[in-house]
Amino acid sequence: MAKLIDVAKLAGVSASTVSRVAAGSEKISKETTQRVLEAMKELNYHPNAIAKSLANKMTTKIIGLLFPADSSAVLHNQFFIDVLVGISNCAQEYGYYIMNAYEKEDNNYSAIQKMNKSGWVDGIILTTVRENDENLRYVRTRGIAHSIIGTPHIKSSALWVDNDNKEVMYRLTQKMIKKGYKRIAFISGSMEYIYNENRLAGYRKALRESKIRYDKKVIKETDGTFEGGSRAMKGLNEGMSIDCVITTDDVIAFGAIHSMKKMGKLYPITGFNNTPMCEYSSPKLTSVDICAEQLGYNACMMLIDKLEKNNKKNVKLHKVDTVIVERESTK
Amino acid sequence: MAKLIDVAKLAGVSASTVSRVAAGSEKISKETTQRVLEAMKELNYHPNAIAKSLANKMTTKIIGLLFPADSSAVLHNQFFIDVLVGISNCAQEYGYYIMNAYEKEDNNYSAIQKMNKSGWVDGIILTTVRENDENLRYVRTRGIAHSIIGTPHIKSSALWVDNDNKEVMYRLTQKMIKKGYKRIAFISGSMEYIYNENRLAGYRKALRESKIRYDKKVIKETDGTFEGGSRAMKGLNEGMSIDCVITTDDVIAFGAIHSMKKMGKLYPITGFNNTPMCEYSSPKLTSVDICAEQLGYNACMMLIDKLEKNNKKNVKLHKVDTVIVERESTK
DNA sequence: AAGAGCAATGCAAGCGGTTGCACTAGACGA
DNA sequence: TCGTCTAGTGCAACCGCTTGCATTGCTCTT
Repeated sequence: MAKLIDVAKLAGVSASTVSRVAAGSEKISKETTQRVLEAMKELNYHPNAIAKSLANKMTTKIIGLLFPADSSAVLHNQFFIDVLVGISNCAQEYGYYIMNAYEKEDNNYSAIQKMNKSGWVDGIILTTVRENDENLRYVRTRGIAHSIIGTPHIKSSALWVDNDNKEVMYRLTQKMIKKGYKRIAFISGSMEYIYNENRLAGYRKALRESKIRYDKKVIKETDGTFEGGSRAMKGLNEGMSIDCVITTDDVIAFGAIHSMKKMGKLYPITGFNNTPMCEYSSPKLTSVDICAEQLGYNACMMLIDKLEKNNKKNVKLHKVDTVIVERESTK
Repeated sequence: MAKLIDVAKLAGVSASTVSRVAAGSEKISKETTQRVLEAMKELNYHPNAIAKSLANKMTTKIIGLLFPADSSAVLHNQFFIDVLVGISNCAQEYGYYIMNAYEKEDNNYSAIQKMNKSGWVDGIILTTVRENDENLRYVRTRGIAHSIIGTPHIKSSALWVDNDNKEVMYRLTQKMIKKGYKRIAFISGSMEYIYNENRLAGYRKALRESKIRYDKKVIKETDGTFEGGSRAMKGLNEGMSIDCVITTDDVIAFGAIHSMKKMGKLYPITGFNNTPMCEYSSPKLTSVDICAEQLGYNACMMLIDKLEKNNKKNVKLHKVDTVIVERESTK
C-alpha cells in the first residue's frame, strides 16, 4: 500500500504538501497540485483512514446500534427492521455508517461495553429501554453520545423518540365506538412493556368518554404470539358477549382471526404495527402504522445532530405520528 | 479521556509498562501489574482503538456487507434478512463487527468504493452477483478480501456460497409428479436472475425424466410480485388444463392463491423461500427452505477464515443444503 | 537598493499507542 | 569477591497523517 511519503517522493515534494493537496488546500500552487495528483494516481494512493483519524483526533463516523435481543429475534421482527431502514437511510444521507450489535440474554449489557471499548463508535442508538435499563445507565454515566427509541423512564436531557401509544389507541377505540360497537374486547401482549400499558390506557379513556363500562372479562393479556392471540380469542368466544376486538399486535390479531374462523364467527378486529401481512391476510387487517421507519430516522438524526453540533442546538423530535390504516377487517 | 501516559504517571511507571500490562504480558511483575491495573481503574482508562490499530498495523475487525439495493428494498426482503442474521451470528462468534452498505441504483458501485476507501473494513461480503458485476471486479482488481453469496460467473479463486437451485426444483417437481400430477404449471420471477433459470432447468429435468411433455403454455414469467403471481394464475385459469402449480417465490404463490380463491378452484401449489407467512396463510404453503441464514453464516466464516489465516487453508463450503417443507397446500 | 510583504513549501512535533533493544539490580555459581 | 545471568523496566523509534510555525525566494514600495 502506497503511503503519503511515497507520493511525496515521487512528486518531489514534502509529505506536508501531499497532505495539503489531499485535503484540498488552496495554498498549494497549481503545478505542484497537478504533480502530486498524478503521483497519487500512479501509485494508486488511498489515505489510511486510521492514521488520519488519529492525527485529526477525528471521529469514526460510525454509529453503534444496539438491539435488545439476538440477531435472529430482532431481525425477524418487523418493527426493528423498519427502524433499521430508517436509521440506515438517515446514516447514509449524512455519511455515517451503522454497526449493529445484539444483546444476548446471558451476558447483560456486555454488547454495549464491547462496542464502546472497541472505540469504533462515535455514538450509540438504543432501540428499547426498560425500567432501570443497564445500557442506558452505561452510556449515561460514561457520557457516551446516544439516542433512544422508546420513552426513557427518567427523561433528563436524553434524546429520544416514540409514538404516542395512548393517544392512538384512544382514537382507534373511539373509531370503533362510533361504528356502533359496544362490547369491545381487548387482547394485548405482555403488560411488562410500557407501550402496552399505554395502549390499554387509551382504550379505557375512549370507553370512559363514551360512558361504556370497562369490563375486565373482555381484556386478555397474552404473550404476544399467534398462539396467544388464538387462545385468547377462544376464551372470549366462550360465553362472552362481544361485538368487536382490538389487539395490540398484528400477530395476535392473526391468531385471533384464525380462532374466529374455526368458530365460524368473524368479529371486526384491529391489529397493531401494520405489518405487510395485513395486506395479504383474509380479511385484510385494519392496523396502526407506527411509522417505525420514521422513529429510526429521527433517532439517528438527533444523534448525528448532537455529534456534529456538539450539543449546541439539539434537535428534539420526541413524538412521531401514527396512522390508522383501515382495511376489510373493520368494514 | 485518560490515556496511557496518564495511567503511567499515576502508577509511577513508564508508558511501555502500562502498554504491556494492557496487553497481558507476563514479563511484568505482579506488584507492578497490580498498581497499573488500579491506576487504570481509577482513571477509567480505555485504550484508544484507533491509536492501537495504527501502532499495530492492525485490522479493524469490521466486515463490510454490501447489499444490492437500497435499505428499504433489502430489509423488506426475507432472504436478505436471513442472510444478515447468519452473518451477524458468525461475526459475533468470531469477534467481528458488521457494517452495512446499500447500493443505490443511480450511482453504480460507489457504495463499495466509499466503504473501501474509508479504510474501515477488513473485507467485504457481496450478497448478489450479476453477470459482469462491477462490484466484484472492483474488489478483485484491488485485491480486497471478499466472499460472495451467490454463484459468480467466473469462478476463479473466489470464496462463494450458494444453493443448488436446479437440484431442489428437480426434487420438488419430482415429488409432485409422484403424487400423480401431470399438468404442472410453473410461475417464475424474472429470468434475468440465474437462480430462476436454474430452477426452471430443474423443473424441466424432472419432467423429462418422467416423460412428461414440457409445455410452454403453462410456464409464466412474472415480475416476482403478488400481483404478478395473481395475474399469471388468472392467465393459467383461462382455458388451460392444469392440475398443480409450482412457483419460484412465496409471494408469487400467495398472489396465485388469491387468484385461485377468486376463481373458486384451488390447485395444489408450492412456493419458494419458506417465508414466515407460509405458516400463517390459508392454506399453509408448501415451500423450499433455502437456509439463507446458513448461506450468510458460511459466507462470513469463509471470509473471516481468509482474513485470519491469510489464505493459508481456505474453508470452501460452496453448496448449502435446501429443505422442502411440506404443508397444507400440497396435501 | 534594501526592507516589507506574501505566496508556496518544508520542518518537526504531535495524535496514542507498541516493541526491539538497552539497561539495572539482585541471585547465583565459582 | 567477582563475573554472569535473568527478570523487570525504560528509552526511543515508529505506525501514517496533520498542522503551526519557520523558511525561502519573489515582487513591490519607498
